[in-house]
Amino acid sequence: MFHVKPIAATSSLRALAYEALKEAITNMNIYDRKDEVRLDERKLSLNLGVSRTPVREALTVLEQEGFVRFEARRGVFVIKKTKSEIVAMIQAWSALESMAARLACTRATDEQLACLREHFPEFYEGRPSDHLDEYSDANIRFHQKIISLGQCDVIRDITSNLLMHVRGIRNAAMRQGDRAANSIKEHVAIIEALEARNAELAERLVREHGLGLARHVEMYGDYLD
Amino acid sequence: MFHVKPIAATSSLRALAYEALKEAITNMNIYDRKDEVRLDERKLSLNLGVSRTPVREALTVLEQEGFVRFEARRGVFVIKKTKSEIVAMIQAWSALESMAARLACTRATDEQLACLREHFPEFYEGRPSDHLDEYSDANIRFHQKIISLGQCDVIRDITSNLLMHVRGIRNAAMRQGDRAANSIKEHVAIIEALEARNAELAERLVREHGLGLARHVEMYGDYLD
DNA sequence: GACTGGTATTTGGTATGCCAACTTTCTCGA
DNA sequence: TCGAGAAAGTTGGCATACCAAATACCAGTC
Repeated sequence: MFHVKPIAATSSLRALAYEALKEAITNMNIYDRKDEVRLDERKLSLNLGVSRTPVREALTVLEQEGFVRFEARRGVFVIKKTKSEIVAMIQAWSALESMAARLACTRATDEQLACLREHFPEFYEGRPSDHLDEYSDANIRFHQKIISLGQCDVIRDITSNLLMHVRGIRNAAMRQGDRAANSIKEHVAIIEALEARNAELAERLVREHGLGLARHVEMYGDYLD
Repeated sequence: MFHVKPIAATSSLRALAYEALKEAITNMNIYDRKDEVRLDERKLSLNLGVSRTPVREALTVLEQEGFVRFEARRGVFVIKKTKSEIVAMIQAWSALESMAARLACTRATDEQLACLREHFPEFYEGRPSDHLDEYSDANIRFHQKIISLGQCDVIRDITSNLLMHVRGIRNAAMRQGDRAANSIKEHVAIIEALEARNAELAERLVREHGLGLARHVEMYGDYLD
């Protein structure tokens, strides 16, 4: 037996349209512009080279995920989350990630936990303010790694969607008030709690780390709205 | 100036189809039957009296919510969750509800917290095993009440979807091994923690209550799969 | 010039038709 | 009798056409 094409299974046009639109929306940085962005179904179909049907079905999914809003005979608008909505998403995220940390303490293997320390050398080399961009990426990856160690698909899927909405905010908040140094200390503490398989502590540290971000956005996130 | 009608705002056919399909799916108790249930787009359109387009868009939403699965040129199937998927949903639920309890301790008014004790007299009258049906309803309402007291829309929306999937399981688990009596004790403890505005305790009690259900389904939920 | 009323255009919502792929059924020969 | 293969029927995916509502535009009046 030899390996055939790994994929074949040419995705549906709907899936392709979904990916294209999601990428476009998440990359446009809606919070920079003042006016609302309207999407024209017909122009999108034309640009994507498909008919309106798969575009509409893709937009339906994006509406369900909270990215766009349909207004009958008015248009499809890209949703700008308010500050309180962002805070609410971070709180939900904290709840789920802390549960993932708890689950990881009993489910993850020693090797998987060791990966944490190895994969994030940034946390152990001082002066994070020098490489904020790389650190922001590592930050996101770190939290995703904890969630994957929890091995709970439902938590993974829900947080994956939440992350889409708050990714930009996370990075912006990092740059305010020199939060990076403190953030790294908390990350190290979380890793140590996981390695000690102290579920209660890991859960609490992750939750407080997340809620700290929520409070920070609550206080200083006025550039939203 | 005189008052005109507030508004007609007749929902879209898509929304109507969505409601009808969701109701049909949640009421059919998929776990009783052995074979998978297939939905025929054309028959559904015929029965609902609309064309296939709004039905397909409604099905797209239901797919996103995890109720159905599209298979190209094969059909649309109602998804039967496996035991481990149900357990994962209960774990995610526990995480979110415990965060809601934490938030409720600082956000809810005294009046709102007092409502808890008043609205659930079942918890204070002995012998719950005599009225399991009413108690099951009160059980669901109680947990939804806690979530609403948390005043976090994101948590409310996500758990609302999760509840759709686990509603049947919750009631079934209640009847196994005389869990009702113990469940009530835990509910009372949760109410007292909330009234004392003890965020740490309320959060922990809610989490352990939920994770207890998860463990129970894990052990005795073999009728799933 | 500002406002009113009507008309043309735009836009999302819906219905319908076609197509390729998959199933089922039928056919026919060994 | 049985099974391989062809033909017919289904089914979801997509494209297209049409509709009603909302908007934009424009002439006409004061």
